[in-house]
Amino acid sequence: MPDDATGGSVSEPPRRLASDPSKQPDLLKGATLDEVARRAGVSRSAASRAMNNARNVSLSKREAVERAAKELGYIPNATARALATNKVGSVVLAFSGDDPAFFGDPFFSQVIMGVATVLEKAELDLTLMLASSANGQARIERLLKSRRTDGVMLMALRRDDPLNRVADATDLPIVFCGRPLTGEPRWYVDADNRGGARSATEHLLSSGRRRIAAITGPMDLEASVARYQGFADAMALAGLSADRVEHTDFSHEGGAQAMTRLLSRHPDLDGVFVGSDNMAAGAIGALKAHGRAVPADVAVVGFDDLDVARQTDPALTTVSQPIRALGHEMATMLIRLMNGERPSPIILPTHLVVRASAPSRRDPHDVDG
Amino acid sequence: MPDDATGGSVSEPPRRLASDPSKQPDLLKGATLDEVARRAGVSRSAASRAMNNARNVSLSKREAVERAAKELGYIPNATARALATNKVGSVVLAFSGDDPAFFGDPFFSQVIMGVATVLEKAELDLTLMLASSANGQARIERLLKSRRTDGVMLMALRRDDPLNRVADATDLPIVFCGRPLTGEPRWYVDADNRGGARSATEHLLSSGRRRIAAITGPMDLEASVARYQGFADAMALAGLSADRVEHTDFSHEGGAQAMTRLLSRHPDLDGVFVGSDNMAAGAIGALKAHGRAVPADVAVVGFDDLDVARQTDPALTTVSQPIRALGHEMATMLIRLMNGERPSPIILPTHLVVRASAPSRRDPHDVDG
DNA sequence: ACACCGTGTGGGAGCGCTCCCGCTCAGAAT
DNA sequence: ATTCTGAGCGGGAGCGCTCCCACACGGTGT
Repeated sequence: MPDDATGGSVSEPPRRLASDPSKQPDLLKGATLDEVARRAGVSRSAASRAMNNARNVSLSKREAVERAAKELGYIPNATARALATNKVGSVVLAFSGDDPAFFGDPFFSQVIMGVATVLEKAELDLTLMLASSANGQARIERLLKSRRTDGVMLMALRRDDPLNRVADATDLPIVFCGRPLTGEPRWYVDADNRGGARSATEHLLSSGRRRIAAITGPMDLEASVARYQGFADAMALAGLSADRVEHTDFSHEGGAQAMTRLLSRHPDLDGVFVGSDNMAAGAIGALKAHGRAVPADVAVVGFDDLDVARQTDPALTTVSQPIRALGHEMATMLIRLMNGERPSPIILPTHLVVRASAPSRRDPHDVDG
Repeated sequence: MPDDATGGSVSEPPRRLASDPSKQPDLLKGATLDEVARRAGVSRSAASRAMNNARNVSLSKREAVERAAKELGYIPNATARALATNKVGSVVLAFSGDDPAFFGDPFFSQVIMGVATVLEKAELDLTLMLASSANGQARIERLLKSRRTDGVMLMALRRDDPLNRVADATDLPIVFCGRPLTGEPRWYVDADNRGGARSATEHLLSSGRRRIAAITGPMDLEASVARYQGFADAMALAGLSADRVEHTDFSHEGGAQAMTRLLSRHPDLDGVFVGSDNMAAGAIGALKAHGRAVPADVAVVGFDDLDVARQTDPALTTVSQPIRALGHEMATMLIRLMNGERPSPIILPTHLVVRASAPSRRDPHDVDG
């Protein structure tokens, strides 16, 4: 056995993962702060201060450290820093929903993009957690207790989702996207679902429709309930009843089926407010299949203003909600919370986008029912 | 000052974040392994072994530790463990693309879900990184060097994406989703785009179409090129030319515009192979707008088999690719790599799904061109 | 001359864990 | 009895960083 320079002395305790410090540091592996300090001829403390541009570092040392760091390609070890500071530099975005297809909705991509934009600026990582309700609560509570994250954004929208209660089990900041039906959380961002639905319905009313029905999403989602309430608000104000309602999931097929049911129960309806664009697209298909012209016979208004709203035939009048802004505000709020601020909940405005499926007034060349 | 057993001697240096160990541990804050060990009456080493169910722990101690851990609600601190083991327990899924809307494609949600399923079982966290090409490379290289992750899945599909080169800058495992056009990476998973496109085109041919055009996605994407090649393969085999081609982005609108251009240049075409369902939906819209019946006048085949394929009118014949499996295989491969195995690249099969937009033979009651 | 700052500086403890190592002490082999 | 095992156990170093603290030193105030 060659007794080489790496230190073969019997008394010397072997280093566990020792890479020989006398060799040039492996650029792939990354240098340590110690190596930077040594190369710059300063103490580790001084190097640390220089890297975190704290004050109390002389210009000469600061420059020496910066040069050494650059030469070695030094990037601080995030884990070690996290252990020392008790901040890991990443936050979790948790989705809940037993239906995995739920996540496929472009709505989520948009939210994620809004979130990601903000986090990138704050140098925070985004950990994604797709949790079914079943094991979701345990999983996320483990995550929080393992101190693997600095904060949580929750999209746990369903009424009885156990995720709604993780806030009680931790001191970490949590912000909700949308209010759960079970009590209002301390911090959340939401869209003005009720107001948007109301103005959509008012639009239908102002264009002369009177026999208006609604198709809602699942009623254990706050958003679905709020949108229905907005619909009911407007109908009540017009002295009309809001009881032509069908509930379904948020899918295209669900919308089509609900529309079919509505048609058979209320063949005379002349307008329908649908709780999402996806369902509205399905509803339009069903209307056509049953020989109804849109908007001549039945006007349709959706909700969300996703791409699909521009692709239906006729294009969909819909309530636009600022989905990316939702993600943006959620991340911003979380960061505020992490900084010890106490921001107020945010409700983002929605607005109606008028397209062909429900024009402002009945088109002259439309057939009048 | 009570001189209690915890040691209040004046000379003793104060602990930095010391929470008084004589108090009952804060359940929200989480106990440490030391506390568990003390409560179980064993050494920290033994507690560690018990928690990681290593051998060399007597049953009695193991049970004592487990009880203590349960009573204290002990969850290991992930950061400390990561520092000690040099494994952080999370992997990155990085998307690149200057066009942020790109990410909105349901394709990505599906991939993410496939990935998430596998990672959950392996107790790995998923860090999402949306990187524009501009700063993406620097960002991801920082991420890798900061040892914040154990491996990377890259969806850097465009030809000159600098992300294609991060593999050279690290020793961490990297797997690609789809092959970049610039050379084949060491590890990747991909769908059989070329074969799928070929069988789609052959389907068109076998139903009697001869004047077949193609609409492709951006040609700096390997998938677009491969799909065009598959189209060209089939056409060549049939002795036909494959030069009726339009390129566009993957959007609905792009598909519609490309179809319109095709129609004006080749008014006599009777079939079109489209490189994505989204574009195909747009193309169908454009065909109808120009008075062509689908499939009577022009048959349309798409690629992807997303939800939209079932929602067009007529429903879209398309090449189904196993998108979730793509994510599944990608994550599985990464885990293998992390375990020191050297898996082979994977190319997943695609298959044709025949629907109304391109039936197997010209329908009897269709008008024959 | 003295005390009194404030800025720079390095030493060193500590974050919570893992894992190496050497010790002890049954029980099996001699 | 004596040696040999090996399972069980605790001590303690170490992962790479931050940050507290004590101290040195030049400059200002009495």
